[in-house]
Amino acid sequence: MGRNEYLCDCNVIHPKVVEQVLKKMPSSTTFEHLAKFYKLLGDPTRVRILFALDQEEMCVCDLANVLHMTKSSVSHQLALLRENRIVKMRKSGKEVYYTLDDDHVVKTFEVGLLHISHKD
Amino acid sequence: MGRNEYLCDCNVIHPKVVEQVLKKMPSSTTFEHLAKFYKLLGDPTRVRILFALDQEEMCVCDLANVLHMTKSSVSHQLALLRENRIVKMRKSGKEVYYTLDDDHVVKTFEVGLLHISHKD
DNA sequence: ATTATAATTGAATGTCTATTCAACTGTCAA
DNA sequence: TTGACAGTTGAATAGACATTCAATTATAAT
Repeated sequence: MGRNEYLCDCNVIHPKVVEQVLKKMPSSTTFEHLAKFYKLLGDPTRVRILFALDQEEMCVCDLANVLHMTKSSVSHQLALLRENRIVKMRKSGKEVYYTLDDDHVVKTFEVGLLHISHKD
Repeated sequence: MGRNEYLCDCNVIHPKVVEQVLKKMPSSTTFEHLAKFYKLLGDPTRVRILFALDQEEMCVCDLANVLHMTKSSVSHQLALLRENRIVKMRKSGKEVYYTLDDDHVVKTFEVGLLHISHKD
């Protein structure tokens, strides 16, 4: 979409607040990248894949067995994670082995797990 | 969906790896909660809202102006964040003021911003 | 060569979801 | 009480997306 000055249907109530916050806001593309990163973690299957890969390097069949899912389904998700440089692959014979390619995933996990544990 | 033992269409290749990883895997519901948390952060509008609220407490109109969006659209997203205890609200006269209700959001932001800055 | 297995891929499908639109509630001011 | 404004809400729509299915590639073994 991109910004559209005419989309907003109401007036500013606290001009100073709006001005100050606008000054600090990063660019739209920054937020899009950020949201894309979180969205990649925002699926049960992908989170489980990443958690598993954080334990050990694994091939697709083993991953599928751990997750109780089809190879195809797992492979689709791995492709998505690969395209976004969150996992990387290594071929060996018939198998393809995956590992985490992003240090931040583990750190994000820690915070995320902390978050959900603090829920009644 | 829930787990289905018969969904997997391939054999285990490294039994020890699968066994070890399965041992460490948290429950399905844990992963669902985790994914839900990340999914909430996985939208450009919501990330911008949360970033703005991390700067200052804001009412809906001001937020809409900062984001260049309609009140309705912002309100819908705020409701979602409210239901999931990520923001909280305070009424004052005609206005409703929102603030962050989750310490982990800020920490998650730090990691996320670090992640996207490490991209070529 | 042929068969079997590991993995990927594209299309199709059904579900989820962000925004829009219109109607509505609640509060303040005249 | 009437009008204006802040905000919410439900339904509708259009786009995104996770899984399935079928076909395909690539490697290894017989």
